[in-house]
Amino acid sequence: MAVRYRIGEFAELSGVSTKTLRFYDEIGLLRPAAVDPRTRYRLYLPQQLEELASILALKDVGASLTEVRNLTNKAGSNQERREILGELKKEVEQSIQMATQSLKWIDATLNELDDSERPIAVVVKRRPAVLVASIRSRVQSYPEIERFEQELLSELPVQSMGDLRGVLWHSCADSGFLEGEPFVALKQRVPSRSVYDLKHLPPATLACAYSGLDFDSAERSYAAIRRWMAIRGYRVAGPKRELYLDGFLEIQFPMRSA
Amino acid sequence: MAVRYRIGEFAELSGVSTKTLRFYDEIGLLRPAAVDPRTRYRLYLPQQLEELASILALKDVGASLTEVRNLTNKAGSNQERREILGELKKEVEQSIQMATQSLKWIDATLNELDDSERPIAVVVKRRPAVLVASIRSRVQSYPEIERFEQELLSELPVQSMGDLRGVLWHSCADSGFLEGEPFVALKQRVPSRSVYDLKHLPPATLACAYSGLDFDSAERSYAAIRRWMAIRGYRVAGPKRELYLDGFLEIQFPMRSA
DNA sequence: ACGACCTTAACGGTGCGTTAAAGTTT
DNA sequence: CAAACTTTAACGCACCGTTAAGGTCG
Repeated sequence: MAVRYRIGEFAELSGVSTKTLRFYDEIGLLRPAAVDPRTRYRLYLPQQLEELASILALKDVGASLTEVRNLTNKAGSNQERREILGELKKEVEQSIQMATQSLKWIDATLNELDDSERPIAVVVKRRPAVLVASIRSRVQSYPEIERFEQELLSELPVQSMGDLRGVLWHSCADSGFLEGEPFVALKQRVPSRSVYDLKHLPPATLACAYSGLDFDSAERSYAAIRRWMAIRGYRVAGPKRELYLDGFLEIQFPMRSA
Repeated sequence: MAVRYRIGEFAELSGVSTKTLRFYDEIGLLRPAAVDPRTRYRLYLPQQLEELASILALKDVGASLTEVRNLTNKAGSNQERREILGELKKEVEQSIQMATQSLKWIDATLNELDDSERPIAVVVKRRPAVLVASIRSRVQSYPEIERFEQELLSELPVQSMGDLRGVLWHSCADSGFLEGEPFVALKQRVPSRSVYDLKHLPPATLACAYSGLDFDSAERSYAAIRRWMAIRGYRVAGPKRELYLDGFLEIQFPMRSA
């Protein structure tokens, strides 16, 4: 008579719980070799220990149960298996990359905590193209750009202006001169005038952080974004954006992977 | 009048879905600044964009929402934050380690697939101590151990023997000589006799694989376990165990981290 | 009045752990 | 007969996505 294990013994021999075995039965991943028709007890064969071991080994390397099913599927060819394992490999490589970056971020944040500065959060956002009116101009100092903002706002009909306002910085003090471009999003078509330009902010992926209106606060956020991008290996791709919110700024760096 | 966003606008500005915002409200992670008592519309303040950014940044580095709540908890001290981040760091480091090992395993398995050998699964099991009767003996060749198995089985009362049978290998051919120890688990106390020893298999963590009864098959499984342990940085800790199953073997290497 | 917004409620997915109530084996 | 097994059913966790059915805003 063939050896058969009931679920409890099979569970002990294999090292998984009975609940897991019932679950694997339910989802068709590991069906018991037989079921007693009267008691409905599940009966497993010794050979199924090996089958289960294959499943567990795959699960341990990060495969989902669905992937495991496809990999242990007897009908599958080795070619298919190679493809699935290739996918899995990519996933695992990605997760290592992301975890490595997380580690760097955590270490950096721990350092910031030691300095008793509150850490500055950086998040990624995607933004679609936006129609704006703007005035581009070279200035000597940051506050000086305000004059052009006033000019822009006064030239535009109030009801056509959207909520989105800010400044594009094409270059900063580091590069020897300062070039800013105040802009306002438009809800409606407006007459073209020589005093302002009509253009689209291009769609972009942005690294964003918030700051107060003062120079020091903004500088800290700029630095935080730069560090964040350096850790991830991103590079700046276009003019930085400063959005006016209610008493503070959202600073956005357009970026692409280096 | 203060600026307030309804959930949709706040969602767009922050880059998360309205559903996520409702969920964060529900679990108390990010409560809207106000709720219109008549319409029950949620109303957010611009400053909450920064709060949400802090949450997202933590989530991105792998923190659970519960951890995020503890970290962004205003009452929390920096000391507490350091501790939580420290925990998180450990988790991330661990996940990198495991993922790195998974990668090696996947690469190795891809190679085995190329050789058109079916890969051998290795799984980890914990085993408690087991009372056994055994006969230890030096032999010239593997099949020779069978004689001692027969002797052991014939000396023991049938009803006291458990299902667990096998051989402990204290050394293998590589080391110049071969020393095996057939054993049988005991369900009941048995008389002590000079022909066999009574002892406990010690509790152990085991790296396990299955093989056929033939020498070649067993060798391949031995090799697979050794490779598996080498990748993970484990070392053999005690005699290897071969368990007799129904027409095949479960090979077990006691192990400890190196 | 129409569409685009908002609300709550409820189910889905992953991989099981954890009772609970009831039948089976030793 | 009691202890130790088995069965199905159903809820719980984490983190939302996805309808569905119905009020609200411009």
